[in-house]
Amino acid sequence: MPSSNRRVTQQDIARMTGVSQTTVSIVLNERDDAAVRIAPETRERVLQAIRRTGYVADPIARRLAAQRNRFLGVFTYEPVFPAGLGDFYHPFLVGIEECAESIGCDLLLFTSAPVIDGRRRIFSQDNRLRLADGCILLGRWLDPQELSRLIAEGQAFVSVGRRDDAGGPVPYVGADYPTATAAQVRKAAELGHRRIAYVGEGAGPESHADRYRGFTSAVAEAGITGVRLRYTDGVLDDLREQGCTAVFVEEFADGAVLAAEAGRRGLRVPEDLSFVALGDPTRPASTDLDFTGYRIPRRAMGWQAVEVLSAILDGTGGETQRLLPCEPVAGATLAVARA
Amino acid sequence: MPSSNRRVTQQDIARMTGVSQTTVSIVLNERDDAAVRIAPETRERVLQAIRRTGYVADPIARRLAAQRNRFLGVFTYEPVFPAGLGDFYHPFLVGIEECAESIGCDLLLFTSAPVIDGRRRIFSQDNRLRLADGCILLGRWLDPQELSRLIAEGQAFVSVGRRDDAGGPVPYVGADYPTATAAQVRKAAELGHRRIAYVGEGAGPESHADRYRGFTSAVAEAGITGVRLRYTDGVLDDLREQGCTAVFVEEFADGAVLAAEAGRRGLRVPEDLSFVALGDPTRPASTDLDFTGYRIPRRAMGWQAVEVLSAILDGTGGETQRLLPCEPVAGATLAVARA
DNA sequence: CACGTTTGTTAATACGCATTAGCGGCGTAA
DNA sequence: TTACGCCGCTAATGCGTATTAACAAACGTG
Repeated sequence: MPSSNRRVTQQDIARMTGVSQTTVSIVLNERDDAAVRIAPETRERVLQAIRRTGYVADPIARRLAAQRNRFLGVFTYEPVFPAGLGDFYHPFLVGIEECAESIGCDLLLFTSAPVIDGRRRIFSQDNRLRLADGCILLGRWLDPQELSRLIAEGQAFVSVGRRDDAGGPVPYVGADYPTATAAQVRKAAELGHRRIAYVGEGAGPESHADRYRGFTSAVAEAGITGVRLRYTDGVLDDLREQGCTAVFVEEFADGAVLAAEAGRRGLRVPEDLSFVALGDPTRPASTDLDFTGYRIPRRAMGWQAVEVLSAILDGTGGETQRLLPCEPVAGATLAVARA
Repeated sequence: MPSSNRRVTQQDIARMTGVSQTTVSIVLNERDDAAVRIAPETRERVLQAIRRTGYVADPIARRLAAQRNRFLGVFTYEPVFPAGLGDFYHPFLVGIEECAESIGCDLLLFTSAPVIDGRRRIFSQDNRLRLADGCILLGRWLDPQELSRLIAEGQAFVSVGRRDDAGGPVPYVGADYPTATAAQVRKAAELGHRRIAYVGEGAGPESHADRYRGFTSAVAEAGITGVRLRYTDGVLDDLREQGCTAVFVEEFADGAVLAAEAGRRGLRVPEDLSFVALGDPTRPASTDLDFTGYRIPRRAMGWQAVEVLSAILDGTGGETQRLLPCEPVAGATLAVARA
C-alpha cells in the first residue's frame, strides 16, 4: 500500500522486484519475441508487484514513446453532452461507446478544446487530438481548414457524416441521404404529386447538400417539378402559390412548425398538403403528427465510425468511406395528391 | 511549409532561427520571469518561424513534462451514454462537462472497464482510474469494497451522490434528500395529513436511506404517523387500509404507476389521495400529472463534483463533502387531506 | 579599473515509457 | 577444447517538452 501520492512508475516496480525497468516494460506488454524473453518466475514476481501496487502505465508516456495508448478521442464542436433535450447526437455517442467498449478502448472527450468565437477549435495552442490514438469527429459541419490540416498531418480520424474532400479524401461513415431522399420523391410522384417543395438550405453542410442532390435528381428522373424554398415566415404561402402539393423539409423541426401552421389555416395534413421529413429532428420538435420520411442510422454510424477508425489504426485495409442506408418511415403525412 | 511528414518540433524551430530549443519553449509559453528573459527581436524571430511552419506544441510531451495529464476520469457502472431515453444521468454529465471545460480538462470515459456480472468494475486487471489525474464516480450505488480500496490507495476521486464512509470519509457532492424530504412532510402535515405512506425501500443506496431518514424524523417532529411500504402490486390497497391520505414515493416512476392505478379505481388525485415524488424519475415514467415534490440539482452536482476534484488535485483545501439543496416543486398532486 | 549586476541565452536534465543492441552464462555439437 | 547458439536480462537511447542552473556579455558604480 503505497501511501505517497506520486504515481507508481515502472522504475518503482523494478526496484521493488530487483529487475530493470526494461524488464517491467516487457512483462507489462506481454512481449514474447524470440529476442526478448523473461523467465516465468521473474515475470510472476513482476506481475505480483504490479498487482500489489495497482500500477497502470502512464497513458501519456506510453503514447509519447510508442504512439499508442488505446484512447479514442471524440471531438465535437458543440458540447458532447448537449443541454438540450431533443438530443440529436446522443444515439451517435451510444454507438461510439458500444464499439469502443467492444474493442477495449477508453474514450477521451476533448472538453478542454479552447472555445474561440463560440466554437471549439481543434488547432490553437496545440492539437489535442494527438492525445488519443485516433479520433472521431462529430458535428453537422466541420471546419474544412482544420480538416485539411488534419489530413496533412496524417492524423488518424474518422468523421461521422460524409465530408467533401479536404486536400485529400476524408474517412467517414455517413448516411446515404441522396438515396433515401430520392426514394421519398419517387413515392410522392407515385402518389400523384407533380410539384413538390424542398424547404431548407440545400447547401452548406454536406448533409444538406446531399439531401438536395437526391431531391433534384429524383425529381428530374420522375419528370415532375421541384422547387426549393428557404424556411421563412411566408414559405407556406409561397409554396401554395407555386402549386406544390407536398413539402419535403430538410429539418424535422421546421416541418413540425409548418404542419402546425398549415393546420391553423384549415389545411388538413396530409389530405390537403403532404409532408415528408428528411431525417430525425436535430432540434427539439413538438408535434403529434407521425411524419413520413426516414430515420438516420445514428447508432450504427457511431459504431461503424469506431470500426473504421480501428481498422485505420491497425493498418488493416478496408473501405474508409461508408454510406449507410436510412430507414424509411411510412408515417402518416404523405397521401395522394389533391386533385 | 515543411513537406516532410515528420512533425515540426521546437528543435526544428530552434535550428531555423539559430536559437536553442529552450528559447523556443520560453517564447511559446510567454514566460516573463525575471530569471529568464528573451530580447524582443529574438522573440519576434521565433514567433515568425512558428507562424510560418504552423507549429503547435505536442500536447503529449507537454503533459508528460507537466506530470499532469489533465484528464478527468468519469466512471459509471452503467454505460456513460445510456440507451434509454428517460436519461437520469444526463444532467450530471452536462454539469461535469461544463466544469471540465471551464478548467481546461479532458474527460476520460472508462469504456474499456470490463463488464463482470453485468456491471463494470473499477478493479479487475488493473485500475484504469489511475489513467486520469482524478475521477468522478457516478451511479446510484457504488461498491463499498471498491470505494474503500480507492481510499486506501489514495486515489483522487469524488463521488456524485453522498456516500457512507468506507474506511475513511468519501469525498462527494450529494443532494440533501433529508432536508428536502422533511420539507415535503411538513407541507403535508400542514395540509392536514395525519397518516402518510413512504413507498420504497428506504434503505440500500444512500440516496434511499437519506430520503427515508428525512421522512421518519420529520414525521416524528410533526407528530403524525408515517408507514413504510414496499412497492408491490397490492401497495395501494395496503396504504388505503392503513388510512393513509398521502403517498411519498421514493421513485418517481413508481408514483406515476400508482397514481394511474388510483385513477382507474376512481380515486381522484389529489382530492382523494395525495402524491409526493421524492426526486426526478430515474426510469422513464409516463404521466400527465404534475407531481408535487422536489428536483435533484443534477447539473450543479456534476459541476461541483468536478470543482471539488479540482481542489483536491490542486491541494487547495476546502470542504470535500457537499450537500446541495433540492428545488421544491409545487406541482398539483398534494392537496388538503380528505376529511 | 576592479567588481558586482543585470540581461539574454543555453546546456543539462527530468518526465515515464518502449525499443534495440548487446552482454554474460550455459549447453551442445564439432 | 573450441565454437556456436540460446536464454534471460539490462544499459542506453529516444519521444518532445518544461525547467533550472549556469554562463558569457554588457553595464554600471564606487
